[in-house]
Amino acid sequence: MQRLPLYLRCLEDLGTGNTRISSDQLAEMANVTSAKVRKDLSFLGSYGVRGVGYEVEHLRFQIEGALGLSRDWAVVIVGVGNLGRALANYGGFPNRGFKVVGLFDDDSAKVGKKVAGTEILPMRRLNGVVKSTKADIGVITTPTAAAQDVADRLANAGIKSILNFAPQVLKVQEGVELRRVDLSTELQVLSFYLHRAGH
Amino acid sequence: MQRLPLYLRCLEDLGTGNTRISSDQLAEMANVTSAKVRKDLSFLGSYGVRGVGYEVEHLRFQIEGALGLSRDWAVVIVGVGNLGRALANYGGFPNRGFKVVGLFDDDSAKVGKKVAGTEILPMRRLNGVVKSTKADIGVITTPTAAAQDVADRLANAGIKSILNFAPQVLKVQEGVELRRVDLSTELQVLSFYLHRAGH
DNA sequence: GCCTGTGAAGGCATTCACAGCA
DNA sequence: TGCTGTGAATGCCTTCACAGGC
Repeated sequence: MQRLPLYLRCLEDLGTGNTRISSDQLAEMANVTSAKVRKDLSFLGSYGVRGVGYEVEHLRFQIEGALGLSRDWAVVIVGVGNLGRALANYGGFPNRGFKVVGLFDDDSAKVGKKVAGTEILPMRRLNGVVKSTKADIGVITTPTAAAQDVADRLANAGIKSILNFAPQVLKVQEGVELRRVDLSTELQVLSFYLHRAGH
Repeated sequence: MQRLPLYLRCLEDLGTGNTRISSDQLAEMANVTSAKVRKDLSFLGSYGVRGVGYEVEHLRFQIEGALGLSRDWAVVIVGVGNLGRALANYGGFPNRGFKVVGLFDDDSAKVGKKVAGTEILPMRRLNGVVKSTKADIGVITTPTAAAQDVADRLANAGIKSILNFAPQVLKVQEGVELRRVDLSTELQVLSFYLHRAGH
């Protein structure tokens, strides 16, 4: 399942040139094996045609459906530092079904300013905005020390999915989906391979 | 192995209070099972004491050794947008063995400016800086369109590890380790779970 | 008694290989 | 002939359970 977004990106990169694609071609683009592609796609149902391949548009539609991208998701971002700004400005979100409906930061120098057309609000407005916009996903881009408190507040406001960029392992109540992106971790994994390769 | 950085972070968060830790405690902190912790740590050698637990400092030292963090790694960042700035300013790097030795961007409005004490250089300087600093890791935070070209240039300059934040699947020659962090992918995975949970 | 280290069992993901259909 | 769909085989990771030391 983790690979469906990858396939989706490859299909998007394909442009309007090709109307069909084989598992071999898609595997080559995604840097995986063709057997993997076929197994993965067969979970969505049998949309390929033997001897021919997959219809690009139809496949995109099916993957988007499986990922729940056929509707829009409302996203709030907490912490408007460089990383928060990068996410708010990220062009990839709007046309992939993610809409930033709230930006929050308790730095009074930031409150009231706009980023990517959205006004930065103080944290006390979080609960209200989450409820009125029915926000689905919360993104944490605060400093480490604030992250757990923010996670609690998001959960209390009714958010069911949290993406955490702060370098801190968070606890959330059951029923709240939590993902973590840790920049240090990524570099440490690279370090491991470099080390192992003898560099 | 992917979990070693996680354990390391937990140990760091522990502060100076505890000198020993059990697999149960560490599992609780890291949100994994204690059997996993023990299996993972036993790969490093048998550093635990039955009936007691693991010595925190010693364990940190061993994990750092396994991850290759006992030396410093030199990092260059290409693309100084919000994300590039966020990484350059990221406080977690210096004290974890990662040193930013170069910032590159071809935007003439940025070249010559400093971020976190490092001057932004034009792309034509990349090759020279990578070689003179013996840089190990390249981070790509450019727009999508430039990413593949940057990856090629990094590889040609001798970089053996690339961390790619651009939403683009890259091709690199064999022997170059490539990791990818895709913000859209992360949100799409959350979308999948929300969708599946019936939201 | 407590907690690690680790065989054994179980489950999940990947790969193989080929039947089946256009 | 070409490429998908899929059982079967393989390998890997996780979990269980407990023997072994402190």
